[in-house]
Amino acid sequence: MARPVTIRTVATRAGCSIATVSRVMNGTGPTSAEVEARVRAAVSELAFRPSEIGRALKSLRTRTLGVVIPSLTNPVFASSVAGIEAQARARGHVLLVTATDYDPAREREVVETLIAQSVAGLVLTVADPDDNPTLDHLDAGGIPYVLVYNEPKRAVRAAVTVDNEAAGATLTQALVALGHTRILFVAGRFATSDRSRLRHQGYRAAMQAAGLAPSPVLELDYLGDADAHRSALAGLLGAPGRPTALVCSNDLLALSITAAVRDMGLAVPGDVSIAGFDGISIGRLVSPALCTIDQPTRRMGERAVERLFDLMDGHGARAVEHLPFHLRPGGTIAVAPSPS
Amino acid sequence: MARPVTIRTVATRAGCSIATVSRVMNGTGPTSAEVEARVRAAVSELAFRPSEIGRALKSLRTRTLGVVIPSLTNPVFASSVAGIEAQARARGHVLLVTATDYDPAREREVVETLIAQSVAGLVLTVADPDDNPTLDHLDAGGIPYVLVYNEPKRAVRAAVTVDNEAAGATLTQALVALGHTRILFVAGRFATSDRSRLRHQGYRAAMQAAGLAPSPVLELDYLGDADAHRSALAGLLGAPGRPTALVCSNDLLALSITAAVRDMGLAVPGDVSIAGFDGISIGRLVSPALCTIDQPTRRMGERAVERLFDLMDGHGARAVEHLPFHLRPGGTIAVAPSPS
DNA sequence: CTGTTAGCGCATTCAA
DNA sequence: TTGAATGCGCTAACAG
Repeated sequence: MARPVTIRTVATRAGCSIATVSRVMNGTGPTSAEVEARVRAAVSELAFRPSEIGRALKSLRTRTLGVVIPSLTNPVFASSVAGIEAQARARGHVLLVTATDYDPAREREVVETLIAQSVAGLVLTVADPDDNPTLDHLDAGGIPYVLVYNEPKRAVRAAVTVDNEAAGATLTQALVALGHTRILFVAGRFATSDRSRLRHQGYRAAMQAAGLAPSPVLELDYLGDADAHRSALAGLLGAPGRPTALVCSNDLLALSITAAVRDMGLAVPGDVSIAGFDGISIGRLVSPALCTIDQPTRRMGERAVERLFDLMDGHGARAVEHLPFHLRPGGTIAVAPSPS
Repeated sequence: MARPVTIRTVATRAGCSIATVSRVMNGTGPTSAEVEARVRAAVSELAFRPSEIGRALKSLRTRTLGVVIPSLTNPVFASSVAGIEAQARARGHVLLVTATDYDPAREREVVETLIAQSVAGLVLTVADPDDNPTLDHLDAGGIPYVLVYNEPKRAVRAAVTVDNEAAGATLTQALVALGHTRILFVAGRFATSDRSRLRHQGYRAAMQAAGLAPSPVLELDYLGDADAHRSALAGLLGAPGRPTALVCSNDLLALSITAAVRDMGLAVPGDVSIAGFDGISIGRLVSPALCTIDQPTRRMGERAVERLFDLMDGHGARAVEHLPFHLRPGGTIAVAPSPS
């Protein structure tokens, strides 16, 4: 009932063999104009679309790309998927999208699932791009893939990202330039994000370069509710000599922290400056606008697909590609309050 | 190279026929404990996962669901997809995700693509669920599908949504209760959103019930930049007798409008109250929190998949299912300013 | 309990 | 230029 019209239906209708229909559809091999016209007419009348399954079984290769991301509800990933989708569609491919919920164990699970679907290639964002059995598995199987947002340091892997360490330094320097000396780095779980780790390294480097002491990092579940964030911050921001600036390892966290800080009765940026990472578009709409590191999220997804096709065609490089980032100024940071 | 290990490889290794391997894998038919053990050992050693393609070709039915949404970067859709994905995975299915960019013409295109992939069913959000040739096409082909966010009024179609008209009325009544009389409805393009249309109807009904005159709707591209929104609002909010409250047909629009209104030098909610629709989580984090209609976006996606499986199993109802919504209070609305 | 085989939709080789 | 035949990986009907 669903798709009863196959290549055989068309062949019968056009009065030719299925081989001829196939040739016309794919433009392979010679066909007479007359037969071709009959086939096209039949295809049109029957609204025939060749089954991708039959085609795939033959070639053992689908026109499908697998996408693995931590979460769809984080705009930064949704944005890259939007770019991936657009670019894949432009190349006649569709997307199998899976989410890991930041669980490394699930990475393996979904990748197995996608391999069973015979995807032509994968675009993924993983927790750890260096020490990662799932990626080793892909390497061993010769399955092409490109990482997005991940920045492998030791392993030789194709990736599209920004220089997160430099970005962390840039943001920290901006706060130092405003006179802040007690700057706290608030991070999502390091275990699930190499971005978070690298941005923190940049923060540390910039602090040291400025002759300042990096604070111990405040690592928390950035998906936690506001209550959790408030209690985590209470001790740190209630004490004397409290930080005057918070660098958050991603924008969602920064927005949540901003709300928590305000709930504690502190002003942003009057009492505390807050900056984020990622450049999600919502950050422009809030008031004051979120100061953050802008990265070309959509473009990163597009670029990953471009490189994935290169790999699939056998002429791609397995290297880390850095796209430019820039500091997006915003009202959530200000000159450090004078010591009281 | 990619997946050279087939059911035949396993059969050879286990010293049995491919039928036996299939039986063990699927638990169909009887097998002796001894042979089953050998097969399982071979499967494990070879890391065999049956190709979904072969399976699909046989049954003409994949374990794949097609998803069609206007955009991935709107959190309200991303959230429903997250629910769809979780529920689909729980049932051993994967998701082919496509975006239409709010272009009705593209609906047809992507649905054709998904049909060619032999999806088992579809979950979609379309521009117009009543007058829609693409959905007619699915009906004609007997392909099961469930709509999300759409609320078909005339056509008999399975859908999971909230009562958008009632929600529009609820929100409007809340503003009326605060003393507002000049309430403007700001809408995304009606042509691409029946939600927008229905919410507007609810607004009109509530205004009339309160003895107030509905203003002409301000319809604009909600993806437009802040400049576009600012100029669209300039005339309306600059004039005397200007609206004291804006009801925006979705949350992203509400956030953008809030920014635009502030840029014009007006205070929110001091001069102008603003409310949105959808209940995206970011709305809780901004300050003041966005007043909106909260709907169970993720749950709607999950529920759609549950109902889709019912349809696929032949015992589902093609009816509109309303999930509960509620008014989420927020600091963006306040008592109407006294007439100046 | 197990093996053989047909056939799903298509691309492709080999004949004609 | 076209058609017949094969086989991709798998499930299911049938034989044994």
